[in-house]
Amino acid sequence: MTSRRELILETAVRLFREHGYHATGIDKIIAESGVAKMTLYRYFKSKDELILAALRRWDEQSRHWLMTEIAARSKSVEERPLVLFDVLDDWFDSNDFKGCMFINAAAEYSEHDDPIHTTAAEHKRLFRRYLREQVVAGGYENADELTDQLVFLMEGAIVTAQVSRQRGAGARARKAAET
Amino acid sequence: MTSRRELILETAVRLFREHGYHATGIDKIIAESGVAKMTLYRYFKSKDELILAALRRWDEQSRHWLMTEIAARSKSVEERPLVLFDVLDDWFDSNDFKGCMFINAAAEYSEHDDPIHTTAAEHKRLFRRYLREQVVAGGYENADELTDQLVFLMEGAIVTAQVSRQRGAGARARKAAET
DNA sequence: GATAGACTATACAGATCGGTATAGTCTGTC
DNA sequence: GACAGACTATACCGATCTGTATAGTCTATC
Repeated sequence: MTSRRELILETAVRLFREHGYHATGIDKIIAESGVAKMTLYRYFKSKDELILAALRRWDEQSRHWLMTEIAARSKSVEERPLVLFDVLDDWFDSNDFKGCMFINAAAEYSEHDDPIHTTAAEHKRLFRRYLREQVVAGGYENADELTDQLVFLMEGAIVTAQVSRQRGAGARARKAAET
Repeated sequence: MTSRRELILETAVRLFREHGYHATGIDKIIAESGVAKMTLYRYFKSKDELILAALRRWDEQSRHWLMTEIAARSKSVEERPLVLFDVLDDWFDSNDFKGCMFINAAAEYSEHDDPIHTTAAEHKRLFRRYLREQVVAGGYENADELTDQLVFLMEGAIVTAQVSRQRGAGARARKAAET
């Protein structure tokens, strides 16, 4: 049994990820989730609130997925920062890959004090913190600097895979990360 | 004397860069360029055509600006790939920095065969070609691999500066590029 | 000074947007 | 079986969207 709220939220995440925010209308969300419009507005008081809820939901799900995948595929703690890029490649190869939901949100809502923009930035902050912990746990020196570099390579690989539809962007970024 | 067409195109570039594509309406473009609506539709037969023209215009202007800045600031050919990141930082520090127009276009028009998406990808292809030439001219080995890494770092720095509003993203990416 | 074409201003079409109002149905609880 | 509240269906609001139609103005050229 999934609640109406859950149904709406999952549909919103999927559509926002697939088509973006301005391009996804309320009518499409209720049509695909099979729910009345008034029900949507009972749980979310505006489209912006729904976007925020979708971002927070996907923040949790995506970071959880990334963290468990990395942990599962790494034989040692040292290789975790590198395994990240293997996981990324699997993500890029999925059929519905349309870039990073948070980067896209920051692009469509470009004002830096817009709640949607700051929520996207918050996701990046949380992921960076996790990645830095892995760097420290791996025993690497200059954790901040190395984390910076890994983040740059990751974001670069994401954007390149999104825009230029290149295979193996993650693998090539991993090669860079090895140095 | 600037023609009406030029007036419209420059305004469109500015507004699309500042607020995105769906969020920028035809009415706002004609209001800010001080031109009648019929005049706009005389030169551009649809909004999508105007977006494409704006992308092509900014492709030329931005690559030209980057290339001349890099050439002007480099004392030797070898340091050109690194000077790129200094130029990026100046771009990030400009008040109206709202990320890369082409990344944002690919995000809002996510279908890979959409002309807007492919035009954005074309810009990235052309810039990569230029960057690779600088790598080769600098006498570096493994040009393809190194160019990949520089591109990743550059895109990563752009996205990080856009989403997380961090100062000195270019400088930190340069540090990574030095290795 | 007449003619042509670029340009303006305004009104409007048709669709879609986010959001609300309302009346009715369905379901679980006392 | 009455009642409450979640949910649906539909109609609607005002605003905004892209794009068009039309009538009139302005300017350069012959």
